Amino acid sequence: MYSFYKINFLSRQAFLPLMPNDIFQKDTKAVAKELLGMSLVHETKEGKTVGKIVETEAYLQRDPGSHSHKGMTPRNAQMFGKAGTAYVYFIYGMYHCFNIVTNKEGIGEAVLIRALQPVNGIELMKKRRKTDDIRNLCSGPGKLVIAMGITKHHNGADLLTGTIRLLPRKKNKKIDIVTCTRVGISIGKELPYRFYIKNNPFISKP
DNA sequence: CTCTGGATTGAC
DNA sequence: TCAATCCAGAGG
Repeated sequence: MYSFYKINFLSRQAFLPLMPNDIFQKDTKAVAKELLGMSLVHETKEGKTVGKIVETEAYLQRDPGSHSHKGMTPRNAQMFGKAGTAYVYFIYGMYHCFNIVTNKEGIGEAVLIRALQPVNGIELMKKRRKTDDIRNLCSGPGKLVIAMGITKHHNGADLLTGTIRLLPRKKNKKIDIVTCTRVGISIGKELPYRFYIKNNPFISKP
């Protein structure tokens, strides 16, 4: 009886309206911090995977490190789209990165999701990632995209209505946030736009 | 058309 | 430290 209730509650949770749909239409650095502790959910034919967001980076307008910095191009167009949609791009010839578009339409800002703490569907994540090391499943932007079954076809997907969703974190639970510089970029690397949950062992690098 | 380098990862 | 692997974007 208890387990039925629990399963029912968890499955219902994924379909609840998560938050007002203007939650992402504001200061991107603030959104990057608010996303920490929220869960990313993806339902596929293979099964459902859930991970808690533990590391993010903000990419802003007039930010030399951002794809959108020099204006709209075919590749970065989604960054200028509706807040709360996915911006997925291909990088280094073999990986994809998953971002959440933020701020008002036409601005060109987004939050890169850099690491998740695996919560549900861990066996499926292991299968997709071809490793059994739980700390290695989602500890990097390219890794979590594979573990969650995200592809380039999710570029533009609406996270409030699609198969990829977000769950709010427990409101009363306080999170210790570390702010530092971004990873893997050469221009704009001095800007403190990377955020992660302090002491969390699932981030991409300390 | 050619050339360059990247919001990465994993092997050496 | 470096190769894998490919395409967007810039320049001719």
